[in-house]
Amino acid sequence: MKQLPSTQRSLPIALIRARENVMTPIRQMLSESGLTEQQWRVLRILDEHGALEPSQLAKHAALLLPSQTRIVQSMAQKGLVERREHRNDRRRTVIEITDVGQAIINDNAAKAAEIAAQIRDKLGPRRFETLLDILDDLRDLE
Amino acid sequence: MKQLPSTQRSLPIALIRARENVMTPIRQMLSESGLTEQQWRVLRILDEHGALEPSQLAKHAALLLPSQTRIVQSMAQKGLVERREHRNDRRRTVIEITDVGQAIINDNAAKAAEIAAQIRDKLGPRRFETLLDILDDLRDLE
DNA sequence: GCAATATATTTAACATGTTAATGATTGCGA
DNA sequence: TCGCAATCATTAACATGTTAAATATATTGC
Repeated sequence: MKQLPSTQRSLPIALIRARENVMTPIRQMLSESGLTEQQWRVLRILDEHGALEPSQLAKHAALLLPSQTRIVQSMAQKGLVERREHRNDRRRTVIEITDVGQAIINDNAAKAAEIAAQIRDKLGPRRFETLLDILDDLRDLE
Repeated sequence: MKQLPSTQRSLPIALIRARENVMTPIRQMLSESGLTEQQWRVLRILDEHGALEPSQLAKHAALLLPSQTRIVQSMAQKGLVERREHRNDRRRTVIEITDVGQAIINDNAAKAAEIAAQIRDKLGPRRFETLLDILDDLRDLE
């Protein structure tokens, strides 16, 4: 019978720790703008892809729809994003970034790029790419 | 000036997705016992290390103390863990697993080991170890 | 031995994660 | 065209994540 792996080498715990480590400097940056990491992700995705339907946004941002609904609502309140309805098909609401949201992206882009580069340098470009590739291979576990 | 990386190759998002993928089968297993993944982590750590002080438990389980306080309280209600106070130093409360908690570990150990093996096989042992090593290198970002 | 300090834990408050239930809208078939 | 199914989104309810404030206990300095 297979043995339970030691929690010291547990992949779930390692993934949690890694995320915590990676996000710490990003959170520090975002706290000055009063943004959460999830709100930042929404802005980044909308900046990159333009207006998106909720389900598409959720896929790109790795958010569950119920969470995203709340997040987008609060971001709309703050004027960071806007909802727009399709003329004929009312199901197809799209969410888009506002000028205010865009300004936040612009203000933080340099610092965010610096943090990303720092992580990449810490691992080395080769190991960094390897990491992304292996993480990607964890899709479709049965 | 450095460029923001595409969100498609963003490490934070990749880590979130990976965790989601890895936890899905584990959550399915735990739902039958009515446990959350965090409660399972607490049991696993206490099984492996014996009674621990809150801060030690939190480090091993990758939980923040405020979350852990609530989790342990609800687990104590259900009889899965117990708190015991140190004789002389009342700060040093320790948390330990109960027989009921131990039984849940035993009931799920085989299935959990199977899931872990499946993930390892999906990547291959070599890449699996590489993944853990690289994730570990993300400690101490500045 | 007492006040001040240091450390560890818990509470509080709000945001997000997660699953299940509800609601809204379109398209299809009788 | 009416109702029914399918799909997508939101709401609801509870658990956890996160930061800051409050609490508790022991230790230190005097």
